[in-house]
Amino acid sequence: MTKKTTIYDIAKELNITAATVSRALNNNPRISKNTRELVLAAATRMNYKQNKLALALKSGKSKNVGVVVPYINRNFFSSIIRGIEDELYPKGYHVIISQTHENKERELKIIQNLLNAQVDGILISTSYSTEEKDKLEPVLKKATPFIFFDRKLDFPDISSVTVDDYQGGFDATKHLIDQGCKRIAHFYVNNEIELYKNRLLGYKDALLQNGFEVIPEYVIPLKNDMEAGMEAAERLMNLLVPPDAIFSSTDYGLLGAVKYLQRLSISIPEDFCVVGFSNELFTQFMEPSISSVDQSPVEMGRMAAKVFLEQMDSEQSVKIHKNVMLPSKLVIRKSSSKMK
Amino acid sequence: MTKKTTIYDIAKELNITAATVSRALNNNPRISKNTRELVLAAATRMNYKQNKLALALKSGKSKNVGVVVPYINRNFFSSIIRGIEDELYPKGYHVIISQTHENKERELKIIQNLLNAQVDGILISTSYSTEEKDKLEPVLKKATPFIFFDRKLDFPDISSVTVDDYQGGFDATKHLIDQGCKRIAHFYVNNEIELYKNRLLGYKDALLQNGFEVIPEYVIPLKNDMEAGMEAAERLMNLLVPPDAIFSSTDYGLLGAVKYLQRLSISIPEDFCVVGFSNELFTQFMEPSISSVDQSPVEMGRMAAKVFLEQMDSEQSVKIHKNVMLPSKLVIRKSSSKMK
DNA sequence: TTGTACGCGTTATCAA
DNA sequence: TTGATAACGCGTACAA
Repeated sequence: MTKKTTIYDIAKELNITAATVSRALNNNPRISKNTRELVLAAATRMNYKQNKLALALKSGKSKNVGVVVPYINRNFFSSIIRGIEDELYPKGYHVIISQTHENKERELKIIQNLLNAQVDGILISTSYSTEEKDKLEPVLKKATPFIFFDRKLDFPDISSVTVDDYQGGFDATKHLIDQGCKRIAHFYVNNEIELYKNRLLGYKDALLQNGFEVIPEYVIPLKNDMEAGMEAAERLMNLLVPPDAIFSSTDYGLLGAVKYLQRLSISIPEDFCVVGFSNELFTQFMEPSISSVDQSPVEMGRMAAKVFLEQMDSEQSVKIHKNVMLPSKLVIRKSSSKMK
Repeated sequence: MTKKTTIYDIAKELNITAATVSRALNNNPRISKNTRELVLAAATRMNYKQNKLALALKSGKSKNVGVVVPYINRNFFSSIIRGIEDELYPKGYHVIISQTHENKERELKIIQNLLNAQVDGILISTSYSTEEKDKLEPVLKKATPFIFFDRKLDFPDISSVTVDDYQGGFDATKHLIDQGCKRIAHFYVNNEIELYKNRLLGYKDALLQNGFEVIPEYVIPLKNDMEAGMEAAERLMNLLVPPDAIFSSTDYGLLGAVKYLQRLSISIPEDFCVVGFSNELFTQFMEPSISSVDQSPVEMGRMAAKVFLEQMDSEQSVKIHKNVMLPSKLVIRKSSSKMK
C-alpha cells in the first residue's frame, strides 16, 4: 500500500521545488547538471512514475485511442487490432479495446465512454447500417477523430479503411465459374451492413457478365454463424435443382454448409465447390482446405492506425479525411480446385 | 473542432458556479430541484461530457485496467480477454490491452507504461519464467494490484488464476493409455514457462503410475508453432522405435505433427493417436477432429476479473490475495478415439 | 539556474 | 441551497 511517488515527494526529499524536479525529469536544458543527476537518482530510488493522467489533463491529449469491434475473439478482428497496435504502440499510444457484440445500444454507450475517457481518437468497425447512421451522428460531431475500418458508414468528414468487398465477391464468383460450376449459390449476411451488399453485388455482376442468371432461390440470407450455414445448405440441397457451388460471405456460415454437405457424402471439390470470405484461420486447416477471400486484416489495422496518425499530425488547421480501400485477395485452396 | 464543454461553460451560461453544476450533475441532494433541471437541460443542450481524466486525477482511480498477453490473436487469449471484459465492463471499467510477443523487455516496458497511465490494476499472462522472476519484482512492488492468469509467477502477495495444467497433462496421457497406446511421446514448449513443466509432470506421472517408463527420446522440446511440430514429428518417426501417440502441450505444434503424419499416410486414430492442449478453435474443424485439453479461457478471464474486483473492494485495509486453480477438461474427439 | 504561480476539469470542504 | 476555494500531479511562462 505504498503511496505513489510524485515530483513533490522528490522535491521535498532534495529541498528543491517541484518545478525543478519536473525540469530535470524532462531533459529541460535550464537546469544544472548536478541537480539533474540528484533528481534522477532520487527518482529511481523512490521508484517514481510519471502520472500520465495529470499530463493528459494538462495537455488535452490522453495518448489513448479506442478501438471498437463487434467481437474480439474472431481472428479477423483480433488481427486488425494487432495491426493497429503494432503501428500505434511505437508512437506512445495505448489501445483501449471494446466489443459491441453487434449490439447497437452498447456500441453507442461504448463510444460515449471512450469520449468521456478523453481518448485521442476512435477506430471503429460499426454494427450500424447505413439506414440507421443518423443515430450515430451526434457522437461523431466531436473534436475527437473517428476512423471507420471494415464496416464503414458514409459521413462527409470521416475517414475509413475498407477492403474491396465488391471485387472480392466478383473474383470469388468468377473463379467458381472458371472452375466449371454452373449453379452458384450465395450466402449473404442479412444485417443490413453495407459490405455484405457489396459482396452480393460482386456475385451478381460476375454471374451476369458471364452469361448466367441470378436465381433468387440461390441467394440465401443468414446469420453469421455455423448453425445458420447448416440450415441454409439444407434448404439449398432440397431445391428441385440444387446448386453445385456456394460463394459465402462468411467463413463461419460456409463451415456449417461444408459439414452438412459432408454428411450427405457430397465430395468437395469434385461434385461441389465452395469459396468463403475472411480467410479465417480454420479454413486452411480443414479437410478439404477452404478457398476464401483474404482481407489482410493486419494490413487493414496498420492502415487505419496510419490514417489516424496522419489526422493527428495535421489536426491544428485543416480537418483532413481519407477513404482507403485495400484490395481483396482470393486465396484458392482445395475446396474450389476442380481443375489441376 | 468544437471545443469540449466543461462545467465552467455551463456555469457561465447559467450564471452560477461550477461547484453547483457539479452537484447537479452528480445527484448531490444539496441542490434545488429547479437549478438541477436547469443544469441538466443546459448540459444536454451544450453536449457536455464529463472529463474522466480530471475525475481520475482527483480520485486516484482511473477505472482502467491493463491486460497483458503474449499474443492477442490467439483464440485462447482473445477468449480470456473477452471473459475479463464481460466481467469488468458492467462495473464501469475499461480494458487496455497490450501484447508482448513473448518479448520480455517489451513486457516490462508495457507494465511501466500501464502504471504510468494510472491503471487501477494489471491482469497479466507473463512471458517471464520462474528463474527470471526477480526482474519483474520492482514493478510489482506497487500500490497497483496485479493478477496473474494462465502463466503465473509465485510471489507471496500476488493473486493468480490458472488452470490445472498438471491434471490436464495427466488426464490426456491416461486417456491415451486407456486407448491402448503403448509408446506415448510428448511435445513440450521449452521456454521455461512453468505451466509447460506442469503438463510434462502430469505426462510423466501418468506414465509411471500405469507401468510405463518415460523414454527421453519421446519427450521433444519445441517452439509453440506449426513448423516446429512438423520437425518434431519427423524426428520422432525416424526413431528406431517410433511412438504410436503424441500428447502435445500445444495445439499449434500438434497441428504440424498431424500434417506430417498425414503426409506419411499414417491414419489417425487407427494407427496413431494424438491429444493437444488449449482446445484451439481449429482442433474441432480438422479432419480428423483433434482431442485437446480445454482450459475454459472465458471462465479464466471472468475469474481473473472477479479476483481483481474483490481485491479492489477490500483494498482499504488488508491486502488480500488469492490463488485460483480452475479444472482442466479433456475434450475427446476423433484423433484419440481408437475404441468405440 | 531555480523558484513562484497558474491552469488543465473535477469534486469536496467549508463558509455564507 | 449556493459560492468560494483547495486539491489531485504535472508542465511552463515568468520572475528572481
